[in-house]
Amino acid sequence: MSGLRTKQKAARERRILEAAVRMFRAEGYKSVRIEDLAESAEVSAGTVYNYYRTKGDILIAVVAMEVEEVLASGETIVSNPPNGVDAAVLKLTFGYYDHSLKYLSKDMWRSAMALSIEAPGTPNGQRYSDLDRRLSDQVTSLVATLQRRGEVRADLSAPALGQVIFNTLNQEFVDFVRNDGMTLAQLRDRVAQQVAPLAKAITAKDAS
Amino acid sequence: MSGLRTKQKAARERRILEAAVRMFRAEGYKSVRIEDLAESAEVSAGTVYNYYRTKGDILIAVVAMEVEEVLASGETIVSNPPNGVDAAVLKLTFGYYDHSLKYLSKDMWRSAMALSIEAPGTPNGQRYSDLDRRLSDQVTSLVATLQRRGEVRADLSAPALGQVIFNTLNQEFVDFVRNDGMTLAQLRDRVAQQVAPLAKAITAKDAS
DNA sequence: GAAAAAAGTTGAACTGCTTCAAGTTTGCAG
DNA sequence: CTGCAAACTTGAAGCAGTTCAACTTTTTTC
Repeated sequence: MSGLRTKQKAARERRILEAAVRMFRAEGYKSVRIEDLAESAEVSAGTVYNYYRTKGDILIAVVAMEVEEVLASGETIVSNPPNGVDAAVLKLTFGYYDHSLKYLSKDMWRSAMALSIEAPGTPNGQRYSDLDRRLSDQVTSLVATLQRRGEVRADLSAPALGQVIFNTLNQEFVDFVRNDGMTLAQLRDRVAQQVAPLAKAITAKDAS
Repeated sequence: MSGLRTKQKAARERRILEAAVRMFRAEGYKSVRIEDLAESAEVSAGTVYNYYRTKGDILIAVVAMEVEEVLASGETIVSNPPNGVDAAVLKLTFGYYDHSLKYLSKDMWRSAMALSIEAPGTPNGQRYSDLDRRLSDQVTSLVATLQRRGEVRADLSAPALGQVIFNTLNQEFVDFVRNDGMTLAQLRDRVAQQVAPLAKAITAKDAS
């Protein structure tokens, strides 16, 4: 079986991805030319396309890294949420938000989102949508847990509520990355304001 | 003052926009090359750029046409909404949805949305965002009206609820245009399912 | 260890959006 | 009606993502 070849391949892929994260963050996704990226990773432009189908693929690979980590840390919250609908939802949400800029800049998020909307059928777009759906499922899972605990009214559909809450978190995150001047603190505030009435309205009366 | 020149200018602009709507719908936004568009409008490629700053500009012009009409017809609903939170919200929402494919195809919506996310600072992106905000304000306005009527709980913030509801409508519309197989009827069903628990939760107890 | 096969790399060529210097048409003054 | 100025049109050139036929490197075979 192969030795040198496999090692070189892995090294090249790593160098390309590392160069991408560094350059995308520093100069913006759009501004980085494949040729610059290739030069920085010490390969040729053509070689980049042997590892990633398109420029967008490289970006989506970074997004996937980010979201996988977010999902993992969210799992610990869902499995043991704090008391109170409002507190539980916000803990999960703020966990998402605080992690969201670890690898990606707002600019990179914008490009990734645009990509996923523009071409939903491509592997790129689909991969992004899958991550989105898993986040949505996690929120729904939290609502279901709270409902089982008796904190959320039993006469309301948990999947529907989960979807509504996720839509709000997601839409506000989109607004956040769309607006370069907006801080994480402002995002948290806005979402807290929107979640408050929602939590109040869906909390079971007799939550002792 | 000018006569021939002004007339020719107007005629060219109209021809370009008409060709754009026709070709974008028929062949997809991405597939239409500026040169094809120009040929169809009987001008040169360069001339197109004298009337629209970018290819995206042409698309946003069509979106604006669509949304302006939607807003106008929404106004009549907000000024005199039917009884019941659920019914009122759905009437406004379905009005939006049913109109949404008059000039634009799903493909065109996708490209327009991608544009507005990718470059929020450009005139294009900003124009789209403004239309979005006006739609959101209209929903909020509806909630406020229902609250004044005593149909929505007085202890909940109308702007926050309006925003939450709009986020849901909007997000579901994004999913709709992302998925070529999804019908308007399915979109309506999904939204109805999500609005139902929300409406139930925020409806005032003593709505007689 | 040499030669053939397999795998991977390369950069030049292609595409489509956009810009711009040169050319053309229209409006207007005398 | 002639000539000048302003406005507009044009298509060729520039740019960046992507493809591909020719070349190089690694692995396998004998």
